[in-house]
Amino acid sequence: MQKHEDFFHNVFEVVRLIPKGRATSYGAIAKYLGSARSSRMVGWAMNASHSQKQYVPAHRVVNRNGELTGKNHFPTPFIMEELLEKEGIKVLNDKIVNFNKFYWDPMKELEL
DNA sequence: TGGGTGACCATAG
DNA sequence: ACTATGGCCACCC
Repeated sequence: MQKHEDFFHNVFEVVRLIPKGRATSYGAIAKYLGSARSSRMVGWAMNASHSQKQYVPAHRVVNRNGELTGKNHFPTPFIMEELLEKEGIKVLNDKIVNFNKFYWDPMKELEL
């Protein structure tokens, strides 16, 4: 009960650090947090992000291929794409164009 | 106790 | 580009 809440909190914290106009992957966050827990849990955390008081830019988290696999978990399926486009990230066929150009790796950017 | 399910990932073919 | 596996671990029967 309490254990996973800590994990969730850490995930939310990292996601909040993602700059506007950038994006990262579930696996990158899991790895940054120690990889003791799988990237599936990051997705699980995103599932709970809607009930957070603080704003969590979940739309900046995609899978390793830059695909918007979480779009169906937003209020409407097109919100995620809209938010990304609004930040200057182009999306085509539910996939970020030039993902590596926008990729934000917490391991490197947060330099730990 | 155990099986099924994920907003995943790496690897192999 | 695709499928198939195995690993991952919290959650829900």
